[in-house]
Amino acid sequence: MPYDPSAFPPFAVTVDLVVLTVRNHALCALVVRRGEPPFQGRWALPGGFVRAEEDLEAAAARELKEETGLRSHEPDGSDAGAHLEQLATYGDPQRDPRMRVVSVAHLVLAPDLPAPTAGGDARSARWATADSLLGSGDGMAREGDQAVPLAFDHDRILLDGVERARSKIEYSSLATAFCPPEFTVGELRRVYEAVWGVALDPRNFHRKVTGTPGFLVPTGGTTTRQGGRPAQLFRAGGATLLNPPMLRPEV
Amino acid sequence: MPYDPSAFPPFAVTVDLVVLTVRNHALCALVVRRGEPPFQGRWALPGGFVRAEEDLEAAAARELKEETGLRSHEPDGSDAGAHLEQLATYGDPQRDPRMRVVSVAHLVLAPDLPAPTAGGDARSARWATADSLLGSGDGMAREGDQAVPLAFDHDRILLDGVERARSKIEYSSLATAFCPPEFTVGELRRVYEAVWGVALDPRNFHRKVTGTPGFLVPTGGTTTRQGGRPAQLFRAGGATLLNPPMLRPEV
DNA sequence: ACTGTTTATCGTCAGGGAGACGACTATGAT
DNA sequence: ATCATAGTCGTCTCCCTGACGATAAACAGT
Repeated sequence: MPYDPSAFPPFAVTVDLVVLTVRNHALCALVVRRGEPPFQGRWALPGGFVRAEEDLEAAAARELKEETGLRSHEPDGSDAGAHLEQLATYGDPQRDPRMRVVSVAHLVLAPDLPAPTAGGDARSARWATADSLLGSGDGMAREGDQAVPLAFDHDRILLDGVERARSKIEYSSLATAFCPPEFTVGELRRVYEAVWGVALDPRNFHRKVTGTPGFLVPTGGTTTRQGGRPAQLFRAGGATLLNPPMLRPEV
Repeated sequence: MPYDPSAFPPFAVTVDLVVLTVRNHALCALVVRRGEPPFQGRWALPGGFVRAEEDLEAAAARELKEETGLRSHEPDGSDAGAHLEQLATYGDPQRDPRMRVVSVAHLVLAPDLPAPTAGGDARSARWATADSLLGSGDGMAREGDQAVPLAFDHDRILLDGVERARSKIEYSSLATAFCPPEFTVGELRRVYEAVWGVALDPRNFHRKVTGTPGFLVPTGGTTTRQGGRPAQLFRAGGATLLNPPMLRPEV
């Protein structure tokens, strides 16, 4: 079946964003309220059409900036900005009732932001805990502030994004993407604890991260912003892969 | 930027397949020769348009069957058939000189096949070693039977697929997808050795795979098809994740 | 100033897994 | 019979991890 540019089914291509951060010791995702049908009034992942001459990653970065004001930092070394990577593509013929839409979902990991919707457009946007959006993962009905599923297949996309984040911080230094440019070992540990939903031993965690070459580089400064004894400040080192990986406690 | 079904850029959506197998102790990929421009006469990954009412995975499974006669086995438990999973999506505006094409690449892992093009259509198709297609990965010019890059951005797609396979057999039982339904520990070890391009200690490998619960289940039979002492035959167990993972030797 | 609380950081110890190899077994080929 | 080829079982050591004690340095309250 060779390419035939004169006869192909018409598709719309969009990008959807799973924007994750850690707030109040909980993994949170950015959701926006839909202003028009279908799914009017329901919460959904931010996203939009890919433009005619726009790369997929560029479209994701543009939507991210439009919705949150966040800059994504390309892997060219610039530090400020959020981590952005392609997640997966969703193309069920029925996923949008109006037309055939293929959505290339992207995953964004960002440090905690002061303003939930800084730089966003007119639509209401907010952070919601992943647990509340995903119904706590135990099949129970959702509780609290979020009672209904997300629009379209965004529940599935969010779940895939959360799973990707949970597994990827095991073997990469990606957890630092949730931290400010300078952070303490304890702050990094709280990121792991929030994303995995478990408690980690502070002493073993400290040994592990400071003993992995290239993971953390000390900046020389200290901080007491978490209370207690002053803690050393670190920046993310050059290493992207963690070998051996950080082990996620079972059950 | 809410959905606007009345005004969206027109896209074509295709699926491309990275079909990998292990032949002669080497990782091989399926390539087909293009019969028409652009890139006429060049080798490319198999693939084609997604139909108007067709799911992405269904399109990948259909193309796979058209090109190789292989059935992909859905995760519904049926055993025969190749493993199929979504790989990534490629949408550079310039990746196809004729029009805007977004391609959802899929990764297929198959046991060694008797006929390279069984069930394929009229186009010529063949297996080529990943090394020859990717230029040995050391920046050297390609040698042997394959001297030119693949069409479009298929070099990049193939590289991503090979990387996915190499990393995924570390922490999953996916290497069994390269094996026939019944296989020996030594055959499984040769899969790892071919995919990773390293030599593994037979004794430690044997201890590792037979000691991981749920990875292998003995069928009771034995075989001498590899020569030497008869080896126990196994089937893939129910476990999909390997914990702890199989460690890839460094360097 | 003293005490309790909180967080950070260093140390110790036991158990498990992996790498390095030795040894033995069971086939087919010469 | 002998050799070559694979497969399988053991052993030993090292390193990493989990469990957990102990110390250090800040702040809050009295």
